[in-house]
Amino acid sequence: MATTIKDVAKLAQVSPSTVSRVLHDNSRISNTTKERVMQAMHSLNYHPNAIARSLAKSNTKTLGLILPNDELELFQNSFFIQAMRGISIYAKLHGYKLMYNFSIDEQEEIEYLENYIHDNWVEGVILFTSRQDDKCINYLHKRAFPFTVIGRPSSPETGFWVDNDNFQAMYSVTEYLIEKNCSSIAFLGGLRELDVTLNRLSGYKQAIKSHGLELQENLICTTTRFSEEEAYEQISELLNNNTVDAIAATDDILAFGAIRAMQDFNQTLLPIIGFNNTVRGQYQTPALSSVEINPTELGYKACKLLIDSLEGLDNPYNHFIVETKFIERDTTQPQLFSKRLVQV
Amino acid sequence: MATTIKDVAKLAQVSPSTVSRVLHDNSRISNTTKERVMQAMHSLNYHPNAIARSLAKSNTKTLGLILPNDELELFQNSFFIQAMRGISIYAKLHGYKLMYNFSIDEQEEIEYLENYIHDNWVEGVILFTSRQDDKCINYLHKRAFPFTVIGRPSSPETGFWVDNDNFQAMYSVTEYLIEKNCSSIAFLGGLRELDVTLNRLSGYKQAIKSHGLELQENLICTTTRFSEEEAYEQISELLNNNTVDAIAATDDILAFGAIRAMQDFNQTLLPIIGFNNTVRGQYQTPALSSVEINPTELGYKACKLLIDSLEGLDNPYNHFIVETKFIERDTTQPQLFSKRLVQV
DNA sequence: TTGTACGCGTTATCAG
DNA sequence: CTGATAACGCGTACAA
Repeated sequence: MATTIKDVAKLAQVSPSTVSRVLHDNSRISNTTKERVMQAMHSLNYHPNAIARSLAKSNTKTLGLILPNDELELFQNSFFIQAMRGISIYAKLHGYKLMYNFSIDEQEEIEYLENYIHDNWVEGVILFTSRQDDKCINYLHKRAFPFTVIGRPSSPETGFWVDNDNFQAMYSVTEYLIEKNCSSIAFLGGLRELDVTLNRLSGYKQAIKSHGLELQENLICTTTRFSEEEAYEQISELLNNNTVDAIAATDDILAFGAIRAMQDFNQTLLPIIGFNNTVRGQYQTPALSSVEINPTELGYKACKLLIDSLEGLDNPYNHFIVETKFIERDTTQPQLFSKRLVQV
Repeated sequence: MATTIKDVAKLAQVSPSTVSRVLHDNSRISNTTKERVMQAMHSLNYHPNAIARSLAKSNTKTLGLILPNDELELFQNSFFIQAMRGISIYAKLHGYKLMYNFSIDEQEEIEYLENYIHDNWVEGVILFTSRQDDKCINYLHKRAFPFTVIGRPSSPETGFWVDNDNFQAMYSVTEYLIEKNCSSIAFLGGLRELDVTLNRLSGYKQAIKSHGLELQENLICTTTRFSEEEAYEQISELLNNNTVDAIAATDDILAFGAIRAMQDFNQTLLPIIGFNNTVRGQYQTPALSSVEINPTELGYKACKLLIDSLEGLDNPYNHFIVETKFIERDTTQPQLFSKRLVQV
């Protein structure tokens, strides 16, 4: 067995409570005994047992993360591990531990949350995505359990969350294309039940309207899975039935599928922009213009909101908006803007 | 406060120990009281407090993972998150919880390990990489703390580990190139202090020798960082000073740099093979031939070794070898094999 | 079959 | 400034 507070107390010839005091050096203790206790701790290589401490203080200094299990999204995209790293940076700063789980669906996510809450093992939860009418968010709210969401939830005024300004980011990207004289811009989005998709779609629509263009519903497509293949199919069909002169995609992965569709359609590439600034997008040919969303920062800030709240250090807001940055590469080069794919 | 075992006991009119017994349903209890206690647990929505249980049983059912913090490697490569998922699958099967940390260097890794051990918060550790004379492995051995390594350690006979047969995988790949009549095959590896690099290098060397070719030390290059850029530089220099007719790389990322170097050298592409079967390699042009190493399976088996050991269910071996699979794509197509880059 | 009493290692309250 | 003592919630010998 490891050495306990009692062993130290015995060696230093004081009571366990005194040892506990030097451990927290809050109460005023005489320097001599403090010295003696420190000596004892050192010579016994004593380290407090975190479990026992947790039981006594009824706090675990542990946060739980719930990751989606969608292989396509998870493995093509360094978003999650980057966000996890951002979380870990702030957590370390405040001595918090991190646990993780992969969930296969919303049902299993709820189960994980129930366990998290009942076990008393974690003090707060970080969710990596936000859906329309999200069951996890609703559940956590109902249980009044501390949590943060990465992604703008449906009710942004309650609870903690971090996000990019997805509306603005997509607005800007769309505006950029419009200013290059594109007028039939297709929207290519991911799952429609995700808030991120809807927020970006809103930005797209607003940009179209603000610039006096006609909003063409048939140019809006979303996928049911997070899949390059489905993007390929959707864009192939779109190009066959519509006039299109640019594509705004909500994710690089989807953009990759769209690019292949354009190449297969008739060798002609239209301007296209993705999101997430993936490594693959940087290095493929043509290099993909994309919006960097700063996942590490998103994770960091999400963690900050949660921990600060648990520690009683409240932030002025219940959310953080993380900057995005449009990174221009080959797929928005000038020569592409003259082209236009028309129904034949 | 959450409901405790006492509340249940009171409601069911039994003693706390009886409640504890139905919780573990080991001791023989009368069905009537068992029923009554279950009713009480249900109506109070009772869930045992995991912290208290851990303290009493002095086990936490928690494992700690230590991830490297190298952005280049971490974010370009879904290896880590795939392995983490594999780990989580087995952990869930046995009710184990998982914690994670990102370390910036070997020193910080040791610190994390010390905390893990002293805190008594985790029962075992999973390391994601193995170095030559690995300080973490040595430390864990010295402390006799349970752990598994993903990667073949320097002393494979002691401790738990999982790995691909890196020697054999690289041997096969090299042999494949030799059989296509390549005789000046360059080896492009990552950090030389990593066991994975050395194991693959051994396979390369053995294949060269076994086929009666001359081992040219100057065709062996390794990078000091895990970086596409450095691979680009190394291969550029290599091509300038040597005759080369194929490249065997230990990682897709490095292969990407090498491909760019070849393209810049004089538009000529040599056959090249990478490892890890990255998504980018599948979709780039030319699509990269690569060795799939099954990271999810590696994580799963690593976790299995550790948990089985902790639970007293010993495996016949102290390690698992996970299958690899060579996946052939554009960069090993026949037409490439006639070419040869010669010093001018 | 069930209850009592104590321990797990720490913190917190209350005396002194 | 320091030391008993009682929690924290659960598991488990030992009794009954």
